[in-house]
Amino acid sequence: MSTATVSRALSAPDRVAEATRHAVMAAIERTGYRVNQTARNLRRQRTGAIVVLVPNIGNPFFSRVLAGIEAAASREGLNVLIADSQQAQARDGQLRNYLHDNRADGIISLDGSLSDGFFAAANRGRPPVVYACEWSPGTRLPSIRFDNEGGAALAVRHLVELGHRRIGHILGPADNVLTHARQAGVERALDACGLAVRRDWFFEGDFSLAAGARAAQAWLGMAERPSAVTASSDEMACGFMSELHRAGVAVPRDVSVVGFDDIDISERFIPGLTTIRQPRQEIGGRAASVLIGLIAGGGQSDDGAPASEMLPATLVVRGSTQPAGSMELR
Amino acid sequence: MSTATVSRALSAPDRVAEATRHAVMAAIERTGYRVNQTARNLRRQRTGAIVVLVPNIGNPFFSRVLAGIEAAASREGLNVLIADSQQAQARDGQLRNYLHDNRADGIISLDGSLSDGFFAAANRGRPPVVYACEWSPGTRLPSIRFDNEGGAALAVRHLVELGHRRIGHILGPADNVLTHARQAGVERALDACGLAVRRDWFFEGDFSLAAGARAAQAWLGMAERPSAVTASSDEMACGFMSELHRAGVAVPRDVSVVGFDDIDISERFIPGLTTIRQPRQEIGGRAASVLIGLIAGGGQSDDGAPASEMLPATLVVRGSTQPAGSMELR
DNA sequence: GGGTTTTATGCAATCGATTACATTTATTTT
DNA sequence: AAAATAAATGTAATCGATTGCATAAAACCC
Repeated sequence: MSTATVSRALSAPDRVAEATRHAVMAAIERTGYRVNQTARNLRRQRTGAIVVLVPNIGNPFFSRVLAGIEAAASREGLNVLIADSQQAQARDGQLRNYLHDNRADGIISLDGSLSDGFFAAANRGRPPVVYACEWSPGTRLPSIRFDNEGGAALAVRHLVELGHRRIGHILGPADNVLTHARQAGVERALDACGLAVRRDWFFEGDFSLAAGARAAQAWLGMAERPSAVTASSDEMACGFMSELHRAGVAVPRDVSVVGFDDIDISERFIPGLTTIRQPRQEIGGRAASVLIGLIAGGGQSDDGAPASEMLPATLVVRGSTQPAGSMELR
Repeated sequence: MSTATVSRALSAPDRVAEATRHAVMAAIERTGYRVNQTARNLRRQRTGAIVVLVPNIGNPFFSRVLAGIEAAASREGLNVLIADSQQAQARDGQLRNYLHDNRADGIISLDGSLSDGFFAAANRGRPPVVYACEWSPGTRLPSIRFDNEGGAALAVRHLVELGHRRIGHILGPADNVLTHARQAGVERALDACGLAVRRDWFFEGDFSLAAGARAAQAWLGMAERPSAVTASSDEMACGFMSELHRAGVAVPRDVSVVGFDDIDISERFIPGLTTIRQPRQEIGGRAASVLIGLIAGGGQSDDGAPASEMLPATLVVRGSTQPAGSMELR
């Protein structure tokens, strides 16, 4: 029996006689044969893998997104390769190694600081690239986004409805696209509610617990304090509340706090954190699905338009927000 | 110029004349040539990748371990493939696909429920396997472990030194090797301190926040309550404290709590969580290093003994523990 | 039963690199 | 300068599967 027949018995069972097929299967069973993926991939001109560029693998925010990607990819028999985009970029051009189409059949970038142009330089559309969570401003590549602006606006409106009129915001890292979107949402909502945008109530941050704690210190040092604060991430919101607690300031009695993301701990923080829920696993899953479509479709998005999606924001109300004190209500 | 010369210019620069080498490099620069990894791997009989079997990718505990693995692996030019061992196992034999040596040059299992025998059946020592964090009881494969028993004992001794004599423990999942090690550590330390091991003070759990909350409910319902509780994970400790807070019970005033892991939030929880620090990134890094050694060494551990390691436990004291009340001190 | 169509199998090229061996070219030695 | 040695390059086989084309075998038709 020739190797060709074996190959067909495996990848096109109906192009082979039933008896032969059974013989092949029996032999495979007996010898423990497994197809050599490397050889198959070489011949088929694909790699059977997608690479996920993660700004920082250690950041637990991404693990849920990754789980969604992995689930969708493995359903299609695709391997998931992870690469730390910040680290790889630091080590001279190591990141470029991942972008070429002999490494992966597709790329999901969770890192918005990697631009369109960066990918284009390395790959001219092959392999296809999809952004998830983050994206590069003005990109023409498909992206799966969360409604960051709408989410931030929801947070502000919730506080306004509780009677708050002095509302602050803890920003994410300055160069991050999510930071800008969420800040824009906050400003738009403040504006829509007829409240002034007070620059001194925008605290610098970087999504981390420590940044939230620093914002708390800034808040404590203020003569005129916001009565409510929205944070651009749950981690910062928790860091903020934690540091305030150490200073004897109680949330929500003395200040209301809204987070962003709805990470696992938020429900169980003390107090429970009111926040904007981001379906991280779903974002990952959708990104993988879109990418798989692009891979199958030869990289052309069938209708010309990139298959981008925006997932809606929802507010989860917990214990960290309460109606503004009488001073606010005037 | 032949392809052989090009190949040598790249992988053995000193076997080629300097002029030719420069010509090759120039041509590469000009044409944007990249070696086809698939072809190289086929010829070299390797894959250039290691696979990490993660029980649950969405669990943020593992993301740090993964970061350590990725850093060490990418330093060696190895790709990191992630696979969800629970999911892959659920979908019939899909997990076996990852174990063969035409998929990966090595395997790191973070899943102790995958046994020696399971790996042996699929691979007869090729590719090499290393356990990290978890391991299979009685395994002869190398493993990078944390001193779970010692850590749990540290936690208990800390409480005893504070004067606690009624000490409970929230268990991890029943079939988990870490659960057993930590439980053994608790029992050993109680014993060494002359305290009785009270089975009714061992709460069932599964490492999750929700399990901690359930343990809190159980604690609340007890006639005779432990004055201090050690949890087999920080998540459970946080869930425990959170649920107690909702019931109006204060930590550490009414009960002291010690966690296990030192995840990011522990420092900033309210109160800060006293816990056993586990250097997750380092565990991952060491596991990758050991695995890389095995890959290079042809799978033979040079001295016969598997290159296992155990990392020492350290106690981090924060606000969730305080001296026992006078009732305890008698 | 002979011719025609359909189905099943084999042959051999191919994917893109690596490498043992052969050959050519350069360098050293006497 | 010829011989001996060393260095550089080329030739061609190889890794293990896939697949276009050719051929053989079976099924069908009148």
